[in-house]
Amino acid sequence: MLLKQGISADMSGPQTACDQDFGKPDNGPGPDMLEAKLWDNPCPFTFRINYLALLYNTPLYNWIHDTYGLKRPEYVVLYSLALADGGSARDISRTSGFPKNTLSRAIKRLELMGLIEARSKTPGGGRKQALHLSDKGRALFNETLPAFAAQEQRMLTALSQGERQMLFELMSKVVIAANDWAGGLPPEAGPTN
Amino acid sequence: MLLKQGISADMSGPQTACDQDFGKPDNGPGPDMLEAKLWDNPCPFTFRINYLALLYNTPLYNWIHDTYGLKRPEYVVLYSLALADGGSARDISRTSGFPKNTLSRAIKRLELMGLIEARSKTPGGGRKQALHLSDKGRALFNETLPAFAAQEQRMLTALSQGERQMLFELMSKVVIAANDWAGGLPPEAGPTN
DNA sequence: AAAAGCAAGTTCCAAATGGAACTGTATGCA
DNA sequence: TGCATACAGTTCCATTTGGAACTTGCTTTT
Repeated sequence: MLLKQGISADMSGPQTACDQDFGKPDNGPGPDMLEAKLWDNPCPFTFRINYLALLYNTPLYNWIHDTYGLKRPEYVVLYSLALADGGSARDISRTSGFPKNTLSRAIKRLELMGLIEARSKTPGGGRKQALHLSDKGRALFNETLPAFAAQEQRMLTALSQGERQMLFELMSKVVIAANDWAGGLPPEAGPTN
Repeated sequence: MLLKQGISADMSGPQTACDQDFGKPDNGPGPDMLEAKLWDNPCPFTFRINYLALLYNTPLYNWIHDTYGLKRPEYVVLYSLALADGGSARDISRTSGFPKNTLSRAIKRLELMGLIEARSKTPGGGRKQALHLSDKGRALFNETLPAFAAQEQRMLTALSQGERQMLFELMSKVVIAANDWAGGLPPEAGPTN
């Protein structure tokens, strides 16, 4: 996730924590494990990335679940189609990381709930099927998006406009170069001969 | 995850994708859903963060699982204790996002595998218990850490040293300010009166 | 110093997850 | 045109997950 440059990070938890209160209340004494993971971690970048993902996702998805009864994969499908209408389950899987069977179930349920257009029933699956949000689905998206956007804004309040711009560009660079670094593992893979 | 500043992102998948091949092979045509999530997303920062977490975590945890038979929560416990020896299950939960029952199981198994020191058996749980890696556990950590660190380095190859420094500082700022922005939801919470 | 409160850890069990096998469609090749 | 391959989507089922209730032990109150 990060780079090793003096600090360090542990990484990766579940991408949402359903337990946690995350009320900022005190957190006063105690978490000096957090200090260690922030400032004494061989993987400082990745820890930060995973930790930010956790802090951001958890309350939002809990809220979505409690308010709309949608599980994470379901909302992700909704969100994905809102941004890329006509996308397929495979596209969503590639860009979200959920396995295709999980998405198959999510799509089935969304269809049942009338949040996405009914597909011309293809029993066995067949070939790539373009998915579309229903009006109801789009309405739900429009209703919930502000919360996601607002939380992102709140997350960034510590940064100036210039800093946000910079952060955006740096993260973009890394993502764009993903073809060159992602998927190289297992580590033992050695040189590409 | 991000901020909204012109671009956008959908967010949050499972934090590792066990399916996915992620071989960078082609990905040539097709994923223009990825394009949409990157460049036309109301939450461009959070998408990038979640996507990077996905790309980074997936191959590493798959490798850990295949090579050492450790599941994600188990390895996270190991990693956490390596950085903060004597930490408790609660500390790990707070910093990783895994619920405490999942960690309880993970710890039990690690203990059984001899990777962490046996705790003076406290049936019901009792009060905070400090956990410690065994020599074997530390050896496993030392053996696996390089892969995590190396992958983080590979991830950052697109950035110059100065850019890495900048990225590090920006992410640190956001994390440090977490008390001010995290956990504010549900969104409806309104002003704090 | 008993009682109440609280927090860490464990157990239980219903639900969700995801690997593997399968179904069915499209595409490439002979 | 027929066959083989590739691949999107589905189904199956064993494993994992995580909310809720419970146990235990520290800490505060009176």
